[in-house]
Amino acid sequence: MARQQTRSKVHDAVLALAREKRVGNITMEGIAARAGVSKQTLYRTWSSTGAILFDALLARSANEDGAVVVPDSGNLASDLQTLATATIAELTDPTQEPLLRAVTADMQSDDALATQFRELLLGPQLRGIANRLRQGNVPDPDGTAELFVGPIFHRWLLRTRPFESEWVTAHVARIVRSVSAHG
Amino acid sequence: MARQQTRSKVHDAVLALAREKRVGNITMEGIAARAGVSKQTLYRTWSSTGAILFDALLARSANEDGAVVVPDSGNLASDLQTLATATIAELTDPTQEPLLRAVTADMQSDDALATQFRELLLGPQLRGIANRLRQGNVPDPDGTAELFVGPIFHRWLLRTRPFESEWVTAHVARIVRSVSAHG
DNA sequence: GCGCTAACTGGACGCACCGTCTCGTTTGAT
DNA sequence: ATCAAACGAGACGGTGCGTCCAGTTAGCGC
Repeated sequence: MARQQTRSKVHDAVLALAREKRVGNITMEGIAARAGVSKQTLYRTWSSTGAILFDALLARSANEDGAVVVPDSGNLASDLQTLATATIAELTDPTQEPLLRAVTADMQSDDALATQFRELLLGPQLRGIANRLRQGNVPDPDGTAELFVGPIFHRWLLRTRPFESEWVTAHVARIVRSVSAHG
Repeated sequence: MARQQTRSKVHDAVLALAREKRVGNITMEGIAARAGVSKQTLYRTWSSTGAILFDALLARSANEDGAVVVPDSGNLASDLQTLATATIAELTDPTQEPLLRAVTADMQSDDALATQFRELLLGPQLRGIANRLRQGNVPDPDGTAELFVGPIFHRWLLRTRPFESEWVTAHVARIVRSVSAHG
């Protein structure tokens, strides 16, 4: 496989490119030129620009803990509020947002990429939230985790509305209300 | 603008292409050839393949009522169940799914397309659901509509899991429970 | 240190599409 | 019949694709 130094050069290049131009027109040739690497080297390890972007994203969330940690203070409402705010901050972070959008776009037509994204990033996130809920004795933790995360991603992916802070508060309140209602 | 006959030829061509090949490699030149139309004609009316796909999708949902109608039988639970099933059927319909995925993918980097999609398809859908909820005296109809739709799209867009029928039932139950809980 | 293998650079290849342009033709309303 | 708008056909330079080749480093075993 690729040497570590090569990997880093490619990651740096792709992150730099993502910052300065539309992600849509990031190309293999562009990355190769920017990283000072031959196209051959890129194709040896990655099959598409989407794969490179994802790899860069993954390396980033592995090194500096870019991954959102689920808080557990005992207070469910304030923990969910913190979590929602942190998630939204990550989704709208100027350096991450274009990468995440590009990868989710590629996912729509690339099954392998979709599987990786699901298993390495989304799955752990959902399981982390579900575990926090389970620890708080919330019934149906998996379903509730989806209920919590779903509307946030709906807004982000379909770009229906920006994240007003009042909406975030109301959303958290809805989740809390739904779990405290036990018929 | 384009004549109606031209529009139809282009729509037919793009739908045919979407059926037989990966949506990702639908091209302007391919559409032009298939529709028996010059590239000039395409560029005169549409700016990208994404725009053409969206236009075809819109025409489709305008003609034959492909649009999901919000049911109103008086029974909230069964109406939501019907609505969820219909929405999922539309999202996973073999002829629509690739188109929808292609458009949502393009949306991620095309603001104009995102705006159109939001205002012409997603907005009306959300408003329709919210109105049904409002009519049923559900408090916070807008928020609840997002709570209902969010997790469905989350599964579909991020392809976390298929739509098991038990999940749909459970999801509807969660929504119903959340609205009947008034603190 | 020597040598072998895997990873690399640099560049060339044919090909598909891009987006724009020109020119001549058809269409349909007045 | 007239005339402008919409159209078909096809050529243009340009860009990125994915693959191939030949020659060059880098690192690990002995």
